[in-house]
Amino acid sequence: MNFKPVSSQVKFPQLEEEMLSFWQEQGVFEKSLGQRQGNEEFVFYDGPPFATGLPHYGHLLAGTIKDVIPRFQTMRGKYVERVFGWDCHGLPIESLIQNELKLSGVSEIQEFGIDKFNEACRDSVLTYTNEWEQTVGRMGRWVDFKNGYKTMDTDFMESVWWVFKRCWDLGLIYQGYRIQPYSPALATPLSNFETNQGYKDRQDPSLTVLFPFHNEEKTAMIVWTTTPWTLPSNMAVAVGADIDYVQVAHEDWKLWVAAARKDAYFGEEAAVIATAKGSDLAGTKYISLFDYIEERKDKLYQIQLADFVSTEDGTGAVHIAPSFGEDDFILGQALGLPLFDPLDTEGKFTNLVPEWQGQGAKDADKSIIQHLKQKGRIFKHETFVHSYPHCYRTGVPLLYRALKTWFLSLDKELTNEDGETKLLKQWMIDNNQQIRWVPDHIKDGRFGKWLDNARDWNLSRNRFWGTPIPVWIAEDGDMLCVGSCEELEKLSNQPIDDLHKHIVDTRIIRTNDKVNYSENGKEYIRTSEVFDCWFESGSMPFAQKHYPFDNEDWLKEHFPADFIAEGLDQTRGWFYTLTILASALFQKPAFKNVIVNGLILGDDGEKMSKSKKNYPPIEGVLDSYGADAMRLCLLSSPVVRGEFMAFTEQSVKETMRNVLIPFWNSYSFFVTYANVDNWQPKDQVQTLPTQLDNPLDQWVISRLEGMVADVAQAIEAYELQPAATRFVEFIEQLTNWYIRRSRRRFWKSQNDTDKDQAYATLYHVLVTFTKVAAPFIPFLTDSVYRNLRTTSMPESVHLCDFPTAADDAVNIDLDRKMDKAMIAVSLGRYLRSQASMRVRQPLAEVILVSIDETTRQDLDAMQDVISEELNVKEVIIRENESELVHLSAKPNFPKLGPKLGPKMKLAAQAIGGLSADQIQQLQEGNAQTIELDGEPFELNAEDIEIRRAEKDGLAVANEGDVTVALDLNLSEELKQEGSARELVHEIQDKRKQLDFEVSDRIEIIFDTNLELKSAIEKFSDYIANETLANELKFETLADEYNVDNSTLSGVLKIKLTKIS
RNA sequence: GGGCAUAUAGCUCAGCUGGUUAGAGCGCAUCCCUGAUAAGGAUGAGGUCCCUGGUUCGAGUCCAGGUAUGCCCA
Repeated sequence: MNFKPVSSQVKFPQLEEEMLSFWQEQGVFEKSLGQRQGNEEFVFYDGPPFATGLPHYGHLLAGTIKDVIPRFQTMRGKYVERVFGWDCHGLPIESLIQNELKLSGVSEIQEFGIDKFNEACRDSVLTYTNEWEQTVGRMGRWVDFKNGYKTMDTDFMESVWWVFKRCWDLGLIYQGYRIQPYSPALATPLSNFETNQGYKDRQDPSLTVLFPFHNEEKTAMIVWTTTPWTLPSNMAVAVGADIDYVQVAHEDWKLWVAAARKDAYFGEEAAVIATAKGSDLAGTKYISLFDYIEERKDKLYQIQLADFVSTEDGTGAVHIAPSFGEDDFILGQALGLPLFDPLDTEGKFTNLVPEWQGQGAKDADKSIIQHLKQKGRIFKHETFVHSYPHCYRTGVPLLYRALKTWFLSLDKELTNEDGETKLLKQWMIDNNQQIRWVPDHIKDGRFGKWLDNARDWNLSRNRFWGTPIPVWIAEDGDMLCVGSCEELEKLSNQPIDDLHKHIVDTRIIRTNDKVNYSENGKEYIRTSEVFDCWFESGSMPFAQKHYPFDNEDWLKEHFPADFIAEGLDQTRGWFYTLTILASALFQKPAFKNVIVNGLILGDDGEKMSKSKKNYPPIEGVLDSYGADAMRLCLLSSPVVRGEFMAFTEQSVKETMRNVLIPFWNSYSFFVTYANVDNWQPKDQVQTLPTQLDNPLDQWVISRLEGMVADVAQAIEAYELQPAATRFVEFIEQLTNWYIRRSRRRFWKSQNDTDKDQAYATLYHVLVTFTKVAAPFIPFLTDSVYRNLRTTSMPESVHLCDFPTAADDAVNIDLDRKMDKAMIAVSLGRYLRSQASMRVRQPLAEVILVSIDETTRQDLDAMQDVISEELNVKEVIIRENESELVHLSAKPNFPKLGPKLGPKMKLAAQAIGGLSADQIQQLQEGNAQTIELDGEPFELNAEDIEIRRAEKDGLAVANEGDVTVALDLNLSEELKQEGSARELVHEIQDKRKQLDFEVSDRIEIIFDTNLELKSAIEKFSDYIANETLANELKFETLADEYNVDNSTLSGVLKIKLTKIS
């Protein structure tokens, strides 16, 4: 026995568990790394997931992609380090802890104690890591968890500080304002995520206000607002340059409004006195509502142009308060308007607006409206209901206001080591061009466009659990940026081993600047914000190795990465932040190749949702079908090139049935017979057979090598779907043609050269397939490989080299011949089924007709295959097809189209009308002339395509240039042979029922009529040979041995006895 | 509202630089096979290639406009 016997029944999940133990015990992953140590490296960066929840399908998908490419590159001889990373900081974990501790917002956290809060985050952020390791491991992903990084490690955070300080030194960091949603109740800005949670309908004032012009009596612009509390901060009114405005008489006023909005405000009948474009009105000064603002008075209270003005609602003129709206802010910046924010941290008016001092902004609305009414400045006062964000904790309406934050500027010039200077943004855009994106449209599409419109990065968050921004600020505004623990220790005179906010904030830096501060020097206090945690992820290439504090040389060889993979949603996340920081620090892209996977949806094409139960649980799928099936299912889907995928359990099952089971069946077939024949590979290392005489063997090897080449090429191009689906095609060819056609060669009793070559071929095919498919389905392939390998081969398929396609084994000629044979066989089978002629009944002859000489030669070469498959005694090949089929012609459009152009239609008609004789003439190389629009045109054979239709009343079938006719006449001898075959079938069936081994010898006793008896006697050798019978006897048998087979006439009883 | 993508058989997907009978697998129906059996083979039914226009001798494929869905941004 050479190979461990395998059952055709296989439990993949169980097999996978066994492989997991084997890998674990033998340290196969470590060995796969170890044996490539010192080789050229393939650099992979792992994007860190949040561990605040359990892994879902999206993670499994990304994880699988992150496994396949490194496995492939390892088999290609590269050293591929893969370490896992954990994203520990950020709002998801803070929200979780806030919920647990029932803390509402910033002030309650501060009361509770930032130290206790942060420690609570630290304690629970790694809650699910064990589950993650378990699931990632179960999926067969090889990744180093032990040496992984966490973004909350002091080493990691120190590197983040270093990255920031580099940016600082490059002059990229500045403080500025950005409009942010702000909760007055919590006295803090909210994140987008929090803001989106709090949308609900509310009733707000809908106020239309008069802005009277200075230069014209009783003339005013009307302006609509829903936030009266921002009116004290009004600085301008914006109109659209190309929008049409009209003036309408109203009471004793002449009022300007957008033409499109006139009817809504004044009715259709109101007369238009004057018209103007927005651009005509620009610069007009108006009388302000209030007089609180002292700065830049020269710039205030004018009509300005802005492109965001619309006429969909309101008046077509927009009230501008730069402190309280995104558009307002940007316009204000552009015009050089000041900021005027008269609200305190709780959103109450300060003494800048004495009338409403102490009142909350929204609370003051009514009183402000009242005040303006008295001044005669209200045109219309209504209320309306709209969806508006509220504080997700306290339910109070949010305010949008300009708040000071830290920015990273994209607008600074940077010079690379070659002396090239560009703006940072330009570096990012150019570096993006060096990246291979899969799918490629992301480069210039989604990501490219995002870069084109990128704005300065708002780095800071007013939160607690994150890396603190390492800037210390003195009372006079002087700033110090700290780039390392050591630096902070020196400056603060205190040791430090944890860089979290609650520790770092206690470090106060004192300098002895006697010039400015004669007594005690200056005191620097850390700015309160922490980093947007994307800054940490983006720093990962450096921070994962504590660069530059450790591993200073490491980076030279490991930046940029050769490969990363993440989901489509990371375009604005990791892909972006990696690109910014790599461009800022090194003016290079952070990665050279990236696979972007799409979103996995539920079976109904909707988002996966626990409540809808539109997806199967992960463990369930793994337990029923296994990780290989899941991996291959995901990899075969367009989801690996950024498209979405509706995930169904059915699709996993299908993958298993299309690839895994047929492959396993081939393997178990091989092992069964190889053990019967005691076959073993001739060569301990080289599996490719040197001499193959049977065209089937040559053919399957040709197809194998073709597949190897295709798969390798696809993976190298990072196109995993074509690679994964390529297996299906090959497995189909292997099982449904090669093995089916070769089965007899394995089970025949003579041990001849042909049999040996069949074994050698199938052995090579199986071993090679395990290697090619190993990165995709690592479990099954290793299990098969380990049974098939010789002791001189590596102990695991994952320690093997990826096969190099033996190009000279690809035999296009043979591929074509076999294709022709397959067509002939398929047509012959069709004819048999039309005539209800079962395949076991031998026929005298099949006639194959083709006018094409090459095709005839091809068919001739494949005679044996065809006659066996169709069960015919003789294959006759003929040239003259006209007696079997009608010939007609149609134009070869690709050929004629460019030549004829508009005359194509006429030509099509003329060619359609060619006679069979003319077509025949063309075939024989005689050009035919047709008339097009009165002009002659010479047609050649290649200008037409021939169509064939079977003539009625004949057992004839046609496809392309192959026509097949079957002789359905049965001689007595053929009938007898048919009966013999039928008997063999019955005996084989019985053998199986009796549970005989495939190699057991038997004795057969028949009890039957004369007719069958003579058939049995005539074909006794054949029957004995096929069924491994030593003896055929005729005796009277009891009824229990009755055989019921309608195709065999007469009484028949058969008894089988095993000969021991 | 903007950007990007997707839309082909009941389902999952192919379809190369435009070439005239649009393919595969699964499912379904009928039949066959049973020494690969959670298999296998044959045949069949099943299509407005999302819609509308355009370019072209010719459009599933190119262009414009729209619809639906998803993601990102506002």
